[in-house]
Amino acid sequence: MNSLFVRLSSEKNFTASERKIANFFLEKPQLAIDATAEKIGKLTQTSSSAVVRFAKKLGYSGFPAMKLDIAVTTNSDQNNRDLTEVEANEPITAILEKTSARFQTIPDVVTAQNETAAFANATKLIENARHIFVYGVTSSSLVAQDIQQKFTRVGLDVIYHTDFHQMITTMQATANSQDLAIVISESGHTFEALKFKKISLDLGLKIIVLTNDIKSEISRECDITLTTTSQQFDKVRFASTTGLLSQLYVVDILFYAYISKHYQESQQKVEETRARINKIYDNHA
Amino acid sequence: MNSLFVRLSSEKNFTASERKIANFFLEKPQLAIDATAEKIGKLTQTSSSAVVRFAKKLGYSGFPAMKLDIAVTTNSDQNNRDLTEVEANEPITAILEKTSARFQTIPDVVTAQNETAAFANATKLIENARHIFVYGVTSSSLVAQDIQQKFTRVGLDVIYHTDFHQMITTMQATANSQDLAIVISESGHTFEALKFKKISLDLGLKIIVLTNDIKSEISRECDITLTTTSQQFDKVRFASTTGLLSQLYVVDILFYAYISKHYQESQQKVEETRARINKIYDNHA
DNA sequence: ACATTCTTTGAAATAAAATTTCAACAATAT
DNA sequence: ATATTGTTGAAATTTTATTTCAAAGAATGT
Repeated sequence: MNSLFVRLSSEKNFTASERKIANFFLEKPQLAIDATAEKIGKLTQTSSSAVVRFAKKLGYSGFPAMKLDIAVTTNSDQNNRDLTEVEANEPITAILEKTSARFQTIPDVVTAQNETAAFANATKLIENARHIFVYGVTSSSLVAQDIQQKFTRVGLDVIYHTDFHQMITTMQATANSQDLAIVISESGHTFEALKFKKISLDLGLKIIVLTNDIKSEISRECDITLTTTSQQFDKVRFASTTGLLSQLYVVDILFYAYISKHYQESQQKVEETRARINKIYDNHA
Repeated sequence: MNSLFVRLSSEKNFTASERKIANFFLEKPQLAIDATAEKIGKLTQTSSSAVVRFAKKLGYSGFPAMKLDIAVTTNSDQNNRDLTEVEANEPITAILEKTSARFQTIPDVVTAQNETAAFANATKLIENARHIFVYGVTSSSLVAQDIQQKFTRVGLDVIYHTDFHQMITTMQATANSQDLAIVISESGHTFEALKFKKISLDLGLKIIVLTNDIKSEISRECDITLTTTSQQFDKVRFASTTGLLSQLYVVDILFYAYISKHYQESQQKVEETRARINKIYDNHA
């Protein structure tokens, strides 16, 4: 709490009307912010003069200055946002606000749920891997593809196939203990994800798991588990969109962490591939 | 919500005097906080009227309300975050902070760059479409898949093929003017995206475009353009991750907007498909 | 090219809010 | 009891915000 509110509640040298006004600010700061001095005078059974005098007594240049300070103090907590799920027939503005609030919570939740070291360790596994096999279904398939796209672009050897049989076949034929598997499963009990993990274990690969539930079967016997959406969001009635986004957020972290440690090479690779793409299409645009 | 400053810097529909005032707020927010409308009018070579009009245009009840918001935003830590790109050899804590900061800016940027009505109109096109054809390559392909997964799950008829030839073939054979095309292209000049749009135009489909650059060729002759990452982020040396995430954010908005208008049916469809999936795998887990 | 309509703009007028003044009243000291 | 000092809100004043409006400029149609 900021010094203003401390003063308001503990100051003893207030007159009767000053006390009334102080209490009003303490109890209804939100209301005070968009009220005029006169309105506050009425609401506190005092007067606009009393309100202005009070602001000056506290050392402000005037009443508006005090209001500004109250606004800053009470609103500095961004946490008063509406994190409820979208309901039926909401106006588009409400949709925007709710979706934004949910989206912006993701990094905080992810950071809160994982040890910082887990990201550093995962990055080590990535940079030491000969090949990286990555797999997930439905929305987790998008995450797998994102991993493939990003890390391939900076020169790593990332293998992903939509077709599960092909994925398994490729692994069985080419993977060994120098390789890394990244399993993505929101629920933690997707059939294919569990099988993929089992094969990775059998073949002796290092394993990173991305899942919502750290206690789920998928995390067992794995090297690193990175958890994504928090439990509180699991009850959503619809396709959880925070799940996908928080997984992609984790991928971003790993990607930037890798890039930061391999800056020059990564940048060069990206430029080379970009140039190649541009060249191919130059005659057809 | 620190969207104010993002809006001030990225909004393109400002008139000359509005731009002057916006710049003043961006450059000297601290000074603006204890200046009157008239003083700001003088300092920006405009007038008090212009300042008040500007505040109202941004949606505030008046100039004092805007000043209040500026004070709150300026003094919150949310605004003092480091939005620079990740550099070589940064500690993992810095990576986390930068990635988080970047991620949390996305909704503000997207909101600032698009009219609210555009989302509402796009939603209308989606709900009125017989079929929805969606296409994008590389990271935009992930967005296309996300659209397909989400909207298919609530019962809409969404067509996407990775293989461009197959995509085109399917469209040519089955699409007509009752259908909708959603084109995703960060750059706005991807070869396949442009061709996809051309075919959609030829066949008389409605068209929604998701792109970074509203002025790019891809937006021309389309019904709705939704812009994603702002220009200021385009200079990243590596695979832009904000591009993908902000596109997915836009998809989220459209999805929730659709769901909100079709609440019962959507919920039912989601439950039905979830039950079906569970049933299939029950014996194999 | 020209007329017409729509926008943008700041000066001036008006409204609203903040601040000061001041007389009434209350508490305290003498 | 009575001067002294402090507190108070109504009313007057000042400051600030807001609206109105006419002029200038841009965009659009003919």
